[in-house]
Amino acid sequence: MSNAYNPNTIEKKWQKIWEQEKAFAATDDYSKPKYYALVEFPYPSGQGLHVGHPRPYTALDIVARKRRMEGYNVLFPMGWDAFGLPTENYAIKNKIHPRIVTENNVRHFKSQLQNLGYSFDWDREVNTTDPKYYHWTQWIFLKLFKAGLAYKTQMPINWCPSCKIGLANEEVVGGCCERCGAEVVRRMRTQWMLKITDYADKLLEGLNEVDYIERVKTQQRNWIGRSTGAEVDFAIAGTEDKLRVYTTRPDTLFGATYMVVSPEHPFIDKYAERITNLADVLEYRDQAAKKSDFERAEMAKEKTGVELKGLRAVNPLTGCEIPVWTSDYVLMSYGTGAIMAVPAHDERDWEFAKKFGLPIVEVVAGGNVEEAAFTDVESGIMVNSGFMNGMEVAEAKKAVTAYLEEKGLGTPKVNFKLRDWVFSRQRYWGEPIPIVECEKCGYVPLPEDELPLLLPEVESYEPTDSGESPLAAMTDWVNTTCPCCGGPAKRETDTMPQWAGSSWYFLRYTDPKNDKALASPEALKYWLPVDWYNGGMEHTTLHLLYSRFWHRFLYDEGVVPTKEPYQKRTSHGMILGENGEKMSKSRGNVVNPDDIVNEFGADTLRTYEMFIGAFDMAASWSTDGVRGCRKFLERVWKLQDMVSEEEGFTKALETRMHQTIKKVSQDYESLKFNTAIAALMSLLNEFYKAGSVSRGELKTFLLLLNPAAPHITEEMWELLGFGGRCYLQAWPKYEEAKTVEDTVELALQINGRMRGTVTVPRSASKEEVLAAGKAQLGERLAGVTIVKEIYVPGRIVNIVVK
RNA sequence: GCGGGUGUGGCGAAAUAGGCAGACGCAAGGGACUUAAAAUCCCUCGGUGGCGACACCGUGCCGGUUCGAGUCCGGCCACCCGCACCA
Repeated sequence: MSNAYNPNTIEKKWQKIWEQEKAFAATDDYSKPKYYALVEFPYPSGQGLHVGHPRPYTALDIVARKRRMEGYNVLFPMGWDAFGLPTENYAIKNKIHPRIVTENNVRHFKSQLQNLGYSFDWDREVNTTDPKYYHWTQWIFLKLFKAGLAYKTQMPINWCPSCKIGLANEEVVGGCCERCGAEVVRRMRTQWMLKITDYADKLLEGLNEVDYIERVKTQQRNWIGRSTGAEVDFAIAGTEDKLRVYTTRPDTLFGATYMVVSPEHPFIDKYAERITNLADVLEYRDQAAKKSDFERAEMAKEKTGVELKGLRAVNPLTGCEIPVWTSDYVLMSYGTGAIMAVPAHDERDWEFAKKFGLPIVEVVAGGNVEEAAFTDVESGIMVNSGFMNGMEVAEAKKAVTAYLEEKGLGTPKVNFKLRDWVFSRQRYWGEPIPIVECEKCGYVPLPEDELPLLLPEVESYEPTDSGESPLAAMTDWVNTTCPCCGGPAKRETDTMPQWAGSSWYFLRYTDPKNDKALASPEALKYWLPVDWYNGGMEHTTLHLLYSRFWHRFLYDEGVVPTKEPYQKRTSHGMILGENGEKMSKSRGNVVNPDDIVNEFGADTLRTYEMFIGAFDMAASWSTDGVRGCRKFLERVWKLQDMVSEEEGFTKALETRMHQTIKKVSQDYESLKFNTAIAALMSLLNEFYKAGSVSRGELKTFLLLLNPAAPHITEEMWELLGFGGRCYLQAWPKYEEAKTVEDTVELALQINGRMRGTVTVPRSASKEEVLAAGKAQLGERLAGVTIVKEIYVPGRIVNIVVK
């Protein structure tokens, strides 16, 4: 009899052996076929690992382990995205240096991950807060700056008056500060920006070359928000000046009955003297400026606005004078900050026109524009539109665009929803921005040989009243000389956002200790692109987009060999609490993975998280479910006592073995880990039914289970004397011909209703099958007329009768 | 409002390409073993009716296509996740 299954002992044993054997180190032998599997590196928070972490980690660990068994040189690395606010806040509260906090958290995280037996190559560990790492983050920033893609500008930021701190958009929840709950206000500040908008088209096109799950592609496309239309100039009556608008519906130009400029539009100041109700207009502008973005969105329901009296525009096609209004539903940050309003065919314009009694002129027939705006572009026919009358919308669009261009009234134009990336944080715990400001030379980049620009030691990390970074108080550090003219200059005191370090970390893994470059060209050429990258859906329009941008930029600079960083991107679902709600301390439904490992073992936790449900969907935790997986592994363990002498597969299970190899192999590749485990459970039940298992069957079973439950399988491999290491064996192969049974059981139907089954040889002809089927149905067919006989090989026989 | 997703037993979920709905697991019930319990093993397990072989109903709702629909088409409903006045 075997000993009792004791996961705690055997898991520790094998984790140690793997470490000593450097079992999972990627080699620099570039002649072998490579596979780069990547999971998002965690932010090492004080709470430690969450049961959500192991879900994606186990999934790609399975892929990585399977690839090694298939003969690939596998890179499966791990590291730490360690700059960030929670660490800084903890440091402030407990008066410990954030570096120390980070070190402690990393140590804790690492030991937790090691307890789960992941096959990470720990020799390649990276940490974004390591100066040897952020050296290259800063280097990339300098490249961006030199390419004109980093610039400083005045921007409104989210300001928490209670915490006295500038917040990132992600830290604003429902218009309030994430931590203290105070209402966030807008405050102007100069900020570093990255011109991601220059890459909008490249980022869009790149999506056609990669194998991302569809919802990720869709979300990125929507976020980039490409739209095509035209810019059109409207003359300002009584001047030589023109007001330029952007529209996606130039075809409706005859229906433009008024114009609207954003409250921040320069025309208001420019024509201040002509505007007869200037006081009202300025009052409106002030009101709009005070509103936070959140308030502006909240008030979206009710349109507001003021007419710019004394200012009239001219519709370039009708020649009619039309009024000009200002309203905060027009945004300065999109298009030209001004629109032509076509109330008959735009819902917002319609609402606005109804409220202020402006004329509504129908130019596309098909709806009732007195009732609602008619926005359909598929079915409408142009009316009241001069030369476009009778055309369909698409045709009219082309015609009017050509006409406008010919007459010099407008040009085709593409716009994007994507905005430039706000790249400054007024915080201490981030990468210093390697720029100095010189009175004479302006913003001057640090010479590359002065990198890394180290984060200085400060007395206090507390943010200041002025909204400046704590670094601003470090006058010794701030005051420096200009690298350009040698005159007095000041260092930039804002730091980079957390998204900086994570935008290129996958490059560093390929050559993590290089001090001459972010990685050697050889290493990059061999390892890139990442073959499979899994990460959270919440990063789709943040980290994933940012890192694609940086990568594409580095490609354009000749630093990296591929246009796209990640060949394949998948996303896992969240693990919810036992009650189906998101796990959180306040809900009291948090499960600590350490407790699960201690009570049930790492293999059980891994197996359970794979079995819990479809990988890409949210799943609720169930401790009973964990127990079920432990029971499964106990039953696997006991196979030791059931092994027969037979080396190969037994006749009885041969087909089943080949089927299972096929099923598990495919499921591990296609995110169907739950059904892969189910297939193994099912096969195990067969072994129990048979009362014994051959050595060949058990070997195969252990190999198939090994990527999911590496410790128990390795231990059994050794105990049974199968030779060598389980993880070093070749992945099992199946023969397609042997996955099919000699006989098939067919469903028998009469008029599509189940009436039994019939078993026939696979080779039986249609006639033989139908004869056997009808014989089986016997009396049920007595006294009826057969209208039709349907036979789908391997599936069903359906007799249609009257 | 727009975009994406989901809806199947008491529960978590399966179901190539339209072909035996509920694999696998949990919970539950029954049995074996045990002085007893736990553990383990075996059996049952969508609903209704029937002693019964069996019949009828059943994949959010309504309709359609088909010999046959969880799957395809049309029209709804509910929930979840993004984005949100983007002209």
